[in-house]
Amino acid sequence: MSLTDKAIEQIRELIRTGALPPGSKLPPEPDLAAQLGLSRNLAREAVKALAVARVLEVRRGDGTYVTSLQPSLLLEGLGGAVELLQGDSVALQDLMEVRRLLEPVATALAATRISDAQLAEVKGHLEAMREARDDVEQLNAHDAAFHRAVVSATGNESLLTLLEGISGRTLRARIWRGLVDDKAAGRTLAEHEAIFRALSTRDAALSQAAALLHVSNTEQWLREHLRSSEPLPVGTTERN
Amino acid sequence: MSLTDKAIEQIRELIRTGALPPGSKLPPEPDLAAQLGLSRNLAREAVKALAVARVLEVRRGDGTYVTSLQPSLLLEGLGGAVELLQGDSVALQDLMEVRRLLEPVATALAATRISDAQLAEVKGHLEAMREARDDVEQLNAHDAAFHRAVVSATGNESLLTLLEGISGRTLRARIWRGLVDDKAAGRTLAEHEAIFRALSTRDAALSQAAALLHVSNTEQWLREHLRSSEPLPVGTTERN
DNA sequence: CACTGCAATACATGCCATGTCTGGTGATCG
DNA sequence: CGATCACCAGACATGGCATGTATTGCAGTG
Repeated sequence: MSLTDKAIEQIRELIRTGALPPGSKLPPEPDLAAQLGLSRNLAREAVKALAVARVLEVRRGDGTYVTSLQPSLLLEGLGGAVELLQGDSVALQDLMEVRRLLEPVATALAATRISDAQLAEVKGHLEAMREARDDVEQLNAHDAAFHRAVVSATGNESLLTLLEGISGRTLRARIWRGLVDDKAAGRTLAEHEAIFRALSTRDAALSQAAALLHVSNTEQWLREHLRSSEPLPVGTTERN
Repeated sequence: MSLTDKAIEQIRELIRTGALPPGSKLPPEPDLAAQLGLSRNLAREAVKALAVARVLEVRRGDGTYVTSLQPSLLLEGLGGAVELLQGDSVALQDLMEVRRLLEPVATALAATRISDAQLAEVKGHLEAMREARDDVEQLNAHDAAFHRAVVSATGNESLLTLLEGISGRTLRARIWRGLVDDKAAGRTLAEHEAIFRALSTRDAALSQAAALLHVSNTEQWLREHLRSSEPLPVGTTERN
């Protein structure tokens, strides 16, 4: 185990035990290095690794601080991880299966908690999708926002971040492109409407069923296109 | 955005686009630094950050390689993230809620796929728990193995890693200590037996119900003890 | 002659020390 | 009250030495 790894462990321990509470400031690099018993260089490596993991935040010219350690921050890196395992069809289908398991129950929970304002937001994205018929970019954006709004209504930040992470921006974009090409956008839109109607009546079971139908159809579509079409187009989507 | 961050992005892009497939070797540090247009120090920081995220693997004296990029590897860091947000009771309850949503459906799925051999393994851990009545350490270990075996029967690696991650080793240990103190170990054991019996008959609905009951009871226990007892004992559990 | 064992070597990362540069903050002065 | 400047933080570069690993080549042996 390298000294850098030990340093990372030490800092993590300090945070875990509460010696470094969220928002607190770390010593300057030279002092930190001295405390950890290593050179500035390795201290920087450790800090950088934890900063990438959203555990620390370095403000240039000011200092290094512990982040808020909110679940939404810590679990955020999950999305980045998902982006890397594209191309492995097995892994993609596994993730879709997780989404098929989790999103319906999350939607059911949302049905029991959603407020009128949140319902209105969901409706807004639904209508935006309806109007953006052939604009893949817009469709994708409002689709993502639709699901985000639904899951967000559970009030569970961790749940939201997890689901957002496993959904995967790039994957979703690819699916929508394919759906439009297949003229299947209409059916997908209808599925969203079903989810919204179920949420409107606060019917948990119905919401769950509608969500399952939707995710399941998407999963089915993905499975077929992973089998038949080209191995996998990668890097053809630009970032936001 | 710092040069190190750019370097991390560049390497990630190379991996994402397939220019650096899993298992491939990166150039030596000096060459890599030259290619990225920065000093060896910053190249090391970038590599270290990606190594911590299990995207790269550095073998001293040999070279730096891209890992297998298996979901189980990439999502592994999630467990480490969860350990850090202890003490924030809201975040803990949110995570328990996710587990309450996900584990029952995962168990139901497992019921439809579990093999006789896997069933035997589950049974083994159940009996081990029964015999280890008052040994918190043993109870905890076999409890974790029990759930791991169940979810593992789904054949979905990503699902397994996610659930293991959000369960949290340290949290589970704390709960078991409390359960034994409350003389509630017997009831918890009975819940595990119910899950096993349901799995034995390959009854998905029953398995789901049994798992929900179990996780829900655990969640309830945690909620009460987060409210009443001391703020939170931290750092009182040794690592494995 | 082919093969095995080992030692020397080349090359990889690990780690350190020290320097300059640049941005941010806060005090100071008009 | 606002502009300015000094200081302190991290950002980045360079060069060197330490140490671990894989490979190469040679010796000895079947």
